[in-house]
Amino acid sequence: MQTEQIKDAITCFPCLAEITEEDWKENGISVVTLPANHIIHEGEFLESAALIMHGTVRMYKLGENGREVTLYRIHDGGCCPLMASSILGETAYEANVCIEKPTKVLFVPARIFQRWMGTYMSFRQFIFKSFAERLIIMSNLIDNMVFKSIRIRICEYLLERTTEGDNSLTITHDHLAIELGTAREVISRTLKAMEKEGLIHLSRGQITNIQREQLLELVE
Amino acid sequence: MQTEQIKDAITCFPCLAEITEEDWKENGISVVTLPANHIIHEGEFLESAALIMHGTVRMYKLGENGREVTLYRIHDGGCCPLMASSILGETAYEANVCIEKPTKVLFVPARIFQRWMGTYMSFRQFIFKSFAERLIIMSNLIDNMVFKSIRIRICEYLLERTTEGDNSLTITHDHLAIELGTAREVISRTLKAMEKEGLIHLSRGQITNIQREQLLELVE
DNA sequence: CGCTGTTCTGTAACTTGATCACATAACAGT
DNA sequence: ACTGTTATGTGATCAAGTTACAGAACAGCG
Repeated sequence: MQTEQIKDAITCFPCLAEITEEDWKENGISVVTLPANHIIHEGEFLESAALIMHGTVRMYKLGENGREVTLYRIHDGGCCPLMASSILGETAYEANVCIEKPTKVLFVPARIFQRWMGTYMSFRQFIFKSFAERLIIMSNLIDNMVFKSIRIRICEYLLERTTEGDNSLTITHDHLAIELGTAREVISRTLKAMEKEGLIHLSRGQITNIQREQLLELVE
Repeated sequence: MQTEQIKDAITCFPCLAEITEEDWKENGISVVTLPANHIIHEGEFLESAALIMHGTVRMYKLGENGREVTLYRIHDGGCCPLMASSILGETAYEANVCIEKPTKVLFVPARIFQRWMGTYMSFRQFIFKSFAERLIIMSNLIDNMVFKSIRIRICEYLLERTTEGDNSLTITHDHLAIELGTAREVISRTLKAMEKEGLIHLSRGQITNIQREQLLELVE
């Protein structure tokens, strides 16, 4: 690792600030930029922890019929607990990973990762918070899937991805279906119905004229 | 904490073996036996981590219509990551807890828990493994709920809870529905259909004569 | 420009799962 | 035996997932 890279890594992960020069010099630590659309399949083993410096990765599950559910995403400055757990628990991680944008990743070999966890309190706490955060995200996902109608879930998604100023969204029905873990046809039907009610306007690859206030009312 | 209790705790959690006498003497560490059917509601704060020495607790989510989903259970020698995360992340944990049997719990105040995590490697690794394990369990739960039919999920549940020697199970339809996060009526209907096909035999509060081999074939 | 292959959307028919509204049935305690 | 409670069965109806297409919009190219 070069001084330049180390600085860069610390900017992305303040919790790495206290790590000594010697520790950074260890073999196997590296910064790599992965190309977009690269996929890592369920069941592969990892020998390094991955800290996402910049970019987006998506964790998802695949059904045999080809349908998908997005479990969660990791953005700048995050780490992926399911991958880390693969290291700690010595088990294959049980999800697929898709690099959605070109993503700069800091790889830390399992052995070193373990040592840092013991040595550096702020690093340890950071990793813990990541785990905790994902557990909560996943339990809320289960909650949503079990108790809420897709209509409501679509509304929530639209609200999440738009603002007062920009009430339109570039997304295909297929993509939206994958996000919510349902089928494309279900999304098409529901969106169409919502369009008829004047809640949104549809065009190829885009949802525009999203009536955020009305959606907010539906969601409560 | 008395010497007796400490010994007991170490028997349940070998990873606590290296903890020093002084550390055990800290204020606030305690062993408590909680009565069965005690419930801790979503949103409450915890100031201690709970290590389950003996018994069973169930983590679950509640829908406004009264339906439930069981996220997972913690048994002897386990710790509950969602509760621990509440400590580490200083957030309310977002699930309900039900003590299913009288349960002996070792409570360790957040502050001490944090210190032990830093000091004791085997303790730290234990906690980490617990987190990793639950993440995998939850992601598999999502996978099952999204991609598998209830019939298959019922089969899997029955297989999990029975053996070659004991092919019967004491459980109500309502209970089974809660386990799988669906409605009681759905379970009743599906079980009835399975009974007609000779896969099981139903009586009040019991499923007997479970044809494990045939169920195994269905599940693959 | 028109042709062609690809991606995206719309829809009908059907199956499965969830919800609502009850009717029985089995048991527990007095 | 009577009563309240818990557990199960079932029909009707609605929401969601599946199957099976048709057609629209776009991208690239001769």
